[in-house]
Amino acid sequence: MDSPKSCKPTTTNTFAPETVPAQESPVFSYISNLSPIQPVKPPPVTQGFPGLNSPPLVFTSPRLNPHSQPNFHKRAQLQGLSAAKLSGQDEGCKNNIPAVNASENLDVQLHTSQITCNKKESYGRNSVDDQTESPTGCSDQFLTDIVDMDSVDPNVPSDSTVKKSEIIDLPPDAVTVTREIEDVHKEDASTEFSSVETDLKKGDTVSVNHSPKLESELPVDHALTNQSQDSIIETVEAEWAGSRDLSSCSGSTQTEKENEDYVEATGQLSTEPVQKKVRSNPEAFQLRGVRRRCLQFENAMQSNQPAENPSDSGGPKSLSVGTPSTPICPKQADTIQPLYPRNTNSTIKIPKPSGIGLHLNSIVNAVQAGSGAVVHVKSAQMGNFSIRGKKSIPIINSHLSDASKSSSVFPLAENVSASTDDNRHESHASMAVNSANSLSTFMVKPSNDSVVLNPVEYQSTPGNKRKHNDTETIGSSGELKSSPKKKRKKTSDSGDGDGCKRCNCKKSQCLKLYCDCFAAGIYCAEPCACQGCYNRPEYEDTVIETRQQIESRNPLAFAPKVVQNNVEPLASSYGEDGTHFTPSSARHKRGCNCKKSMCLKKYCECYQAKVGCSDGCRCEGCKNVYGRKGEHGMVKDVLSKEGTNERTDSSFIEQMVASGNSLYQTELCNPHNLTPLTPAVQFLNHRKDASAAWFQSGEYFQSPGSNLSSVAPYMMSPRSPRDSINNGMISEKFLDLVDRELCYGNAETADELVSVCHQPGKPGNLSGIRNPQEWANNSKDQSFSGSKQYSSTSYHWHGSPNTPMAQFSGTKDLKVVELDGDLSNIMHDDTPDILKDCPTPVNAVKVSSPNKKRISPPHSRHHDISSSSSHGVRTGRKFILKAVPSFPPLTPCIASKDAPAQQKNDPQNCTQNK
DNA sequence: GAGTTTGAAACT
DNA sequence: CAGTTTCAAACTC
Repeated sequence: MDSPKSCKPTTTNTFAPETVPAQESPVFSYISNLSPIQPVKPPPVTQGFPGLNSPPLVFTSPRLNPHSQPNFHKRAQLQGLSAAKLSGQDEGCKNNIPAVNASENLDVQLHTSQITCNKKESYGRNSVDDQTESPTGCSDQFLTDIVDMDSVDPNVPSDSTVKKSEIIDLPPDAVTVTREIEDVHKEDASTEFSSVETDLKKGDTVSVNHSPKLESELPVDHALTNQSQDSIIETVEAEWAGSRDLSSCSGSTQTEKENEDYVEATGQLSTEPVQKKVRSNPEAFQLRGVRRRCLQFENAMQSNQPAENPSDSGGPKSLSVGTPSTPICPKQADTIQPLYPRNTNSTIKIPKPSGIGLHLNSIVNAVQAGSGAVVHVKSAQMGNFSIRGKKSIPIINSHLSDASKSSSVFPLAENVSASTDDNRHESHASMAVNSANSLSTFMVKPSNDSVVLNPVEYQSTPGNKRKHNDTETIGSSGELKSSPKKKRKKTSDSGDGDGCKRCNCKKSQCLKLYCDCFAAGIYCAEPCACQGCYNRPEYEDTVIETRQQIESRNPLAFAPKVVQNNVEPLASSYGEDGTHFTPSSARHKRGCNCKKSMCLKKYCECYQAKVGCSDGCRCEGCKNVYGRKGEHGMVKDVLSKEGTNERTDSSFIEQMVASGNSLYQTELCNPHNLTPLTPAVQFLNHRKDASAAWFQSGEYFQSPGSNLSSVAPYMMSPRSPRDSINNGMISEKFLDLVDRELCYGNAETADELVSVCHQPGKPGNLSGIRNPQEWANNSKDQSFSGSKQYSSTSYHWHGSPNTPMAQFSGTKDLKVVELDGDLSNIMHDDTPDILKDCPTPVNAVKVSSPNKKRISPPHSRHHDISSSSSHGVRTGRKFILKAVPSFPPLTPCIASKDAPAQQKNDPQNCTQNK
């Protein structure tokens, strides 16, 4: 995949040393000279992974981008990954940015990367900080890249040339994006790693020291390029570690050891010392990620997952995935292992994308941005996976190998990345991701290659309990047995709060839905205290089989449990008002069956998911804070009546907020969330609240995940804001309006919003809508294809103002709202919908109750948008889907600089929320 | 940390 | 489809 790309000359090497800024000037000059030479390489696409039209960088988690850039300089391996990403970026950029196409030589890229680094430095808050940051920022980038590299490396020799070529792919534009991202990232990082930073400041030297070691360890190629990076990385790691002492490579050494061990265990890698070295580096990155986590969470220090390593061997496949995902969950990144589908190689530790949407289980963790980015790439490769729900499975099976590339899920990661700050954040993101991911996971494909140890007897899925303890040994054994108790640490939200899931399965072998990890579609990781766990990369096959079996029995088994129901069948009850469905609109698909908990404890899935109980629930004595069984409508009514403002259930909201649900946070990050589907407005008085409300609603949306839909949004999010020129503008304005609306409940505002959304002139999401064809295409592709188009499309798609519009419109346009609700319902409805989706949208529409009919007629606005976009198609679902996605720009987290406005809404959300 | 409670998942 | 069992999380002490 990667390798093919043309090679770029050693220039990188020359640059490699570049770490020193001083050199930059010459380099720049050189580059500047070169830059004009676009012809040097074909468009970025070539570079990237072939199949992938990788999504734009934007999508990729911000981190990735940044990482990638620096990496380019330093490491070829990373470059490969980055290149892919870049290519994606390019695509994404195409819309907005001109420069992209120039495949731009490595030089250019390097140049850019340097610039980014430099910028970072310049950005540095303090002189001291500058130093620290700059490195950190770079390091971060590296980390992400590294991960990628890991994946890449194994397969692909460290050929610098290849890497270079890949690097070339990176569009200069990406740089800008990355910068933004970095900025954001920095902010996050600053919060997260403030301690670390301080350390760094103190121990700049430390970083230096490390570099040499790394170099020694690394293969020559890498060494050259990597030195600076390594040093940086190590420094970062050290910092992360929080211990100044770490300075020297303790981390790296450990990682190497681990790698070696792992290799030995697996026997795969052992053969290649070089690879090991390479891995070590990547691992270092991983560690770094881990450290971060540790910093944040502290738990995870140890966790390096051997599994990943094996995956690494997978090399190429892993490219995208790579460890990056791991980082996703800062805390648990360790813990979190790649999705099942995980590329063999890719150690993807993607957050848990639970199978589909919000599995309660999925609540897990978020993927880090970086990982996310990588994933995107793959997904892009995938092109389209039209799959949803069940389909996805087959794909996995058949395609996994191929599919490995794609994992639509990742886009989500983006969001996550933004969230890095908070664990929750991530977790939430993960949630969303999960939903989306679920598909992705399948998509991803475990790859046969997967390094998997040998699952040997996967067949026996559950039954077989570890046949091979031996094999397990590496990863599993340790982890498996790892103290069983880790889990409980958190209790309450934690799961979410942590962001990462952990299980404590003893008998299910983590191959049943009992296992949260499994249910979420993620591999068990260190944090897990499970015993006899087969939910590990090593047993990928088993996992997949089991999963399939389960799905065969219940296609929706891995579907998100929580769906936004606006609709809710019940709607009849509500609805007429055109009431909005409050956030509460989200509902648990199956409903709960609580008898004693009164739906006031986490025993209740509805409660756990922070959604209200619905008629579908068979609970007794329901007192669900988020909404009782029959209350659904109530909220709606309130909203409708109150108009925007209010939100009746202050208590409700408060609770929600108080809960500090990860969901909210995640949602915040997620553009999806932004989608106002529900009337977040109701709840909101304050932006925060509002945000929260949104989030809730968002969650659902996401979760439903219908995978696709959800995914897309995520995809969007990464885009960060403004990168896409389009979105940015709108987003801000939109946000403002929304805020107003939320705060004041102005009908006018709502209108404005609508108008804004509709404004043809404006770029943004809406714009996408504007273009019917585009829309149609997008809808088709995106909805299912996922990665490919998501870059551009997603935006548009997401942008579809419909939903938001309706929501915002609030009381005024009740009808609209309803429509939205319906649509949203459809969208969210979950897997089933998903299943429905693929094929015919129309059906879906019909399916919906009468309300749905309204969709067509009512509000011109709404209509316009939808109509314009879908235009003829209107057919149900797709149409709906588009509506669902929220404005990408909203995602605060992602949006780095540009998004400030967005972030404003929830500044914390991204970083802090909990 | 151990034990109990709870309800979903799995099984029949 | 309903009832029962199994399971692991959530919760309590």
